[in-house]
Amino acid sequence: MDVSSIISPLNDAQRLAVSAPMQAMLVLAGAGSGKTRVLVHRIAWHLKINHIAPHNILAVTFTNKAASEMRHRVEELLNISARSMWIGTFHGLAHRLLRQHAKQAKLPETFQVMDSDDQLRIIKRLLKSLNIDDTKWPPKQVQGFINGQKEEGIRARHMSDNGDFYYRQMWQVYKAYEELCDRSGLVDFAELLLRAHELLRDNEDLLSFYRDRFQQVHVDEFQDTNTIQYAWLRLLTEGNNNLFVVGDDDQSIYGWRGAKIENIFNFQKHYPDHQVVRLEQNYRSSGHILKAANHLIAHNDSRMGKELWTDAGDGLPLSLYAAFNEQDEAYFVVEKIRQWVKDGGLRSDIAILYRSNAQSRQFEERLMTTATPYRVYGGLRFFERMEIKNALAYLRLSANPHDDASFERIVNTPTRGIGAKTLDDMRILARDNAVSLWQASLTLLQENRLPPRASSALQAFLNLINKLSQETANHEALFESVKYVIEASGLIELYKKEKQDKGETRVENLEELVNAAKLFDYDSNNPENLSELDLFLTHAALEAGEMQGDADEDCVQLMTLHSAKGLEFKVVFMVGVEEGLFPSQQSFEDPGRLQEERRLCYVGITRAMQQLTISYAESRRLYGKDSYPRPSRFIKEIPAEAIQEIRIRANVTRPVASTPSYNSGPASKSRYKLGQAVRHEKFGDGVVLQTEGDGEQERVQINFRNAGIKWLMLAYAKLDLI
DNA sequence: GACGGAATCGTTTTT
DNA sequence: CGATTCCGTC
Repeated sequence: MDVSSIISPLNDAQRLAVSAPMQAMLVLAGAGSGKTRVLVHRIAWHLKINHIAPHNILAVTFTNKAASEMRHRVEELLNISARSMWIGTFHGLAHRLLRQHAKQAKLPETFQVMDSDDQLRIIKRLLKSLNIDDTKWPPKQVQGFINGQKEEGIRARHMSDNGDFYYRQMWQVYKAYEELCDRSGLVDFAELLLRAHELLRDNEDLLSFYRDRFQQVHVDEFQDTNTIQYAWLRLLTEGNNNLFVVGDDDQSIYGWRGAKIENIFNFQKHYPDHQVVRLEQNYRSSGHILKAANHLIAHNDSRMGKELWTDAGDGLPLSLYAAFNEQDEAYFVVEKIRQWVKDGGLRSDIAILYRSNAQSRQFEERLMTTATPYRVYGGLRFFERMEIKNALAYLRLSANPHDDASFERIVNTPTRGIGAKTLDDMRILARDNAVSLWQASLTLLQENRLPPRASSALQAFLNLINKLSQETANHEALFESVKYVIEASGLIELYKKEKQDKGETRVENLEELVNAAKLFDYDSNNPENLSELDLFLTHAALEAGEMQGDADEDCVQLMTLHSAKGLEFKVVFMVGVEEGLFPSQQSFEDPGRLQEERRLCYVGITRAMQQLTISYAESRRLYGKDSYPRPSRFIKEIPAEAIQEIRIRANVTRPVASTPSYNSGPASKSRYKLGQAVRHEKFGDGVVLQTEGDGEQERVQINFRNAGIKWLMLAYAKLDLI
């Protein structure tokens, strides 16, 4: 094959990173600088130039999407199959290790992965059984505590009694939680990472096997790694100096969930023989946008330092719109969108980015009334829906009856006469004897300790699960089992009688689950040798599926700034850029968090390719009361010469009603539309604020960047659209 | 166990 | 303000 295709499409910095000698590498990849390309080409380089076999390559990402993109791009570039390469998410790879070495990891062969929802349920129930007041000990907080400890590599047995009541109580729950998970054969997300780390740490032969095997280790989005993830990477690469990480400290926005930006700095200490490469040439955004981004982020300290540049020219300046209130803001944004579409633009090239999900509503309403198709990111994913989780719980219980989380979930769903009293009896027995709920139920039935009605109901439930268990064991096709479950469990019936749309979609989703099982391509040669059912259940836990992915209709994209990371759009609206919202109120006290907000703003700015509009409202109704926020400090941190202000109400003070009082409605047929950038012979560049009159009498008000706000008669003024 | 009224509480999200 | 959850009643 032609080796030059690996190197020739790269710029100098990318080439430097890709062709560097085999050593520890830190690639600081700015937004839009081609970081995935560097990773893909670096892998290709190893395969073709350094003659490393595919199965000696490890590449780690955070999301399944990133992992599959990387795999596909390697395959495409080299026209090979990347199957034997270990490319996956931290969790996916950890899971794989644990399956292959379940025994050494001290896990049952059939352990199952639970998602955060399952985990929370387990914790709630645990608090109850320990008689802990869950108003004083909110389950969410307990969950955060446990995951936090695990992320730091701390087991309950490592913790000591430091006298703090809060800490001690949490410790007790953590301990009980560990026991419950072990008993049920359940592993949460943080546990996957922690246990994979312990597996390698405590098994010398395994560790040296994998150290030899993974000759080159690659990591994407390194700034998002947490303590245990980095520790795991270090274990694997210690002494080999073969860790290649790509990241951007300026895009670290997940500190609040355990990501340690310090890992980038520590990397430099831990791998003294490393090389740093900066990717600063940006292929995404215009010059004005990059200028804004660079200036903004320069207000942060303790950066690795980086400045984005482009040779593509300045492009349009940013627009800044000061809205009266949140409705006006939505009105303005949607008008601009309609203009873009009217001028032949695609809706899917447009994104509205906001700090918090609640902000989407105003925009949705406005988009709805103007019949503009849109898509909101961030809802529940397929495998997270209640009805799907219920159906999966039946399958999980049939695979492993000691799975207490699943047992709890469906023992009385749909209701089958197993009430609170029976459940309590089971829970107490299970707790006191340290057995699963399934085992406890068997005991209760055998010893005849239940009233007849409850007894027969419980027996019927156990029979159902047993029947299901047989079905799946009989090598019937997976989808047959799923079909059987949703019928025999009564779930279909339950949702059929649920009122209106809700129930209907639930039934449809259940049918879709059967379909998903049918389409699931089971590889019986899977390295872990899992049954089709186990593999499917793991798939469901580790890959919750796309957001409501239907309709590839041309849609405006609405999402939070966080979920926009990694994406790009020709036209971006960054809305609600106000003190208290963005940066959020909660970040005010802590400079560290404030800097993370700034990085989030940096991420937002760098999503835009051609046009970036920033808006804020001078009045916003929040939590039922009016607030009058000041524009975000971030706006002042963007150089004025890169921003064009669109100030509609040059001579209007306060709005009387919520209805916008300016003249920019659909009635205006003028080609001088609100926000249109224009150039005047004498006054220079400016932007249209409003228009009035027709034909000979048509006047436009323009805010010139240098000459200020002017009214011009179109019949006389020499204006060009730009 | 289903329904409805009251109380509560408000970032960001992937695995 | 509005979504979610909790609690009490039938």
